[in-house]
Amino acid sequence: MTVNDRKLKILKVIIDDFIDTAQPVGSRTIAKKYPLGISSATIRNEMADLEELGYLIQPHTSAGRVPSDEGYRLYVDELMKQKKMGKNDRQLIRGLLLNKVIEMEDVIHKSAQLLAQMTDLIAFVTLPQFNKSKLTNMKMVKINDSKVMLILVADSGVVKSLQLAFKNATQEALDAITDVMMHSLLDSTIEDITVKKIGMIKNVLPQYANVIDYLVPILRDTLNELDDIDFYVEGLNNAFNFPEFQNVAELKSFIDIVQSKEMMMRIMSDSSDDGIGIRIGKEIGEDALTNCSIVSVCYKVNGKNVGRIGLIGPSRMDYSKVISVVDYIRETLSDIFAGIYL
Amino acid sequence: MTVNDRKLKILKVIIDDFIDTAQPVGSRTIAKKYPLGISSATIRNEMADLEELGYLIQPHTSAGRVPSDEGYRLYVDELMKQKKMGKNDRQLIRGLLLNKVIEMEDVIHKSAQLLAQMTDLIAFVTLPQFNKSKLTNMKMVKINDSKVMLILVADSGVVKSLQLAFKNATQEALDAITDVMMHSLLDSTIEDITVKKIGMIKNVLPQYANVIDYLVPILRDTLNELDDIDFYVEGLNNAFNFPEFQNVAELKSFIDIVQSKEMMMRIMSDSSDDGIGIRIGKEIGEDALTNCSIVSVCYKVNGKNVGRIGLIGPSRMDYSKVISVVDYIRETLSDIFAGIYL
DNA sequence: TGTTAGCACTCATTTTTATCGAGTGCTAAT
DNA sequence: ATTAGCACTCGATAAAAATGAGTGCTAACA
Repeated sequence: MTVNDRKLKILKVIIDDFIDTAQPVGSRTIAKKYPLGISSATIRNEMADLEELGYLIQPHTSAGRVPSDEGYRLYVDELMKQKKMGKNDRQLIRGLLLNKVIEMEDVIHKSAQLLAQMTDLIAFVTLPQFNKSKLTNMKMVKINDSKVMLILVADSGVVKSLQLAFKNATQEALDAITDVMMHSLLDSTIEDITVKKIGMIKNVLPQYANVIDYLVPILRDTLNELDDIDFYVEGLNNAFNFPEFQNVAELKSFIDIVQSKEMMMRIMSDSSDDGIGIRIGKEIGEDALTNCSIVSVCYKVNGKNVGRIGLIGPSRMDYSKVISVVDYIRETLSDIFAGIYL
Repeated sequence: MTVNDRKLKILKVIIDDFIDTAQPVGSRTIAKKYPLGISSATIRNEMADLEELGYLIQPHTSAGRVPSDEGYRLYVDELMKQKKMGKNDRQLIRGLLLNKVIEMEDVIHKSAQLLAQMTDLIAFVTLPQFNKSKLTNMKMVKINDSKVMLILVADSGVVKSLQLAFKNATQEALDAITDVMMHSLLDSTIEDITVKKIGMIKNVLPQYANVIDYLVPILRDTLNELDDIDFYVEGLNNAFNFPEFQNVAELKSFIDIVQSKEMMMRIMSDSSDDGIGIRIGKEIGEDALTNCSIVSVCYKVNGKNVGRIGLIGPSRMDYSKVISVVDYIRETLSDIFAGIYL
């Protein structure tokens, strides 16, 4: 059997309708609702074929049809109309993302919020791994008798400020130490800042040996805590409105998974870094998410892929819209992080 | 009719059992499960009386009884056994809260997490309103060509670090400006830092007039953003396990309310500042929360009440445990913020 | 006079049965 | 090849029946 043009037309219409209504689509519905110029009986025959070909599924004998993962895949790859975002929406996004925002984390956070809000799905982001980026600047500022603030600037543009419990420091000592550290650490990645390297400073600044000895373990612990990948989820509340989650238990298990950094990292680990990645149902490779799809994309800072931003929701999502929004966000982030605005 | 001792004993047992099982309690259950030395028939008579007195409610004729808000109130005020926290739990809390944590926000955040985790309820906190506290220190640090980090230290112990988009600044200019600002602003609250006051600095440092002109609007906008009360919710996922939320719609409306800062502020606005505040059902004064209770407490920094931390969940909560945990957290926070550890 | 065994009664919940209707597959006519 | 027509399927909804936990009341008892 062959997938002729008419079959594809029918498949497209079925998926469009199912995305819209969340109800299995029957032959009569199609015949009435869409002017294909063929009768329900003909459509029925074609539908039977489409099912045999694996693109449709019948939940039970007397129900309409529902797209299979393969059906969605064909739809996404070949059938759907590529929407372009409206000018209004584009301006809205740019406006919000460029508005007085100067911290990279904020931009990314806000992007995820926008994604979630515009698609009614759940958005997630990973921030650039601070650890792997190079140190471009560093400051230590005494803020009171017992606290010092450590400021680290990465070449990715991320700035971290951390409080250290550090008594009896003078600003002069901190400045001197920072100065030497910067010289010896510049251009090394943050994870490469070892106790040994910090210890070396003592040779250059013997007069501050005791301060340095005190500082080293504090610094080590603080830097170790940066080890992790930052991962955020936005729009979790949208899950309450998915008709696919009828009862609290299903909802809970979905939300648990989406919130689990480990799980999401594992799922994302084999995503390609280029272009938009779309995973449909089984393709995700996670039993608990067989009815979900993920649309995600890498964003670049200084031309390097450093993080991922995307959406997760029921397989029955408006791919066309979702893809256009995700793509526009990616584009906007690239522009922002290319240094034009930030 | 009078509430004699036996009635109270029975009421206590009923509430204990209901808190435990979440099922209406019948006379036979009590007679079998608790050795009160009276028959189910007698208990039945007493239960009818307790209902007439308003302490119990019968969901329907052929069901057991459930405590009313008044029943819970009596239970909390008079009947329940005041639990003391186990030594293990106490050590766990202290350990976690004192472990290398030096930022006040972190301590409070972690406290809320602990509350949620130990009670399986939902915890909320408000942070000290930064705005209303006095400025004790201030720094501006140039971190690259286009960014300056502003560090503000409040007398509450809270430290805020904010990035400003600020080109062409020299560290010398920043230091000079900060120095003058500190002298003129010290001991005023942060909300009192007006454009006018900052503008005055130009008189003292005419050589930096242009830098100051550039800084003023940026600083104003940044400080305006601090206007809000910080409000956090922890343990939202626990709501999925409350048997009182059978369907997704109920769950959603509860979670929406709990997440709404405005709503929670309104609810908390008339809470007394001293001791543990317990609001049961209708006492909350919010229709959507008639089946919930709130246990909350103010915590002090430097002897002043600056924020609130508490729990919200179904009225059917283990008040004894909840109260002991909340109280111990309050005590621990007081100790920490009294400056002993921080 | 307070307590309790006994029993009829109530009513939410569960189980069973009946009805409905959307949608299908097949056949025969066009 | 297309389509009208029709018997059939089966989930969903509704109605009916069975179940059982729990009550209130009465009468006997200590």
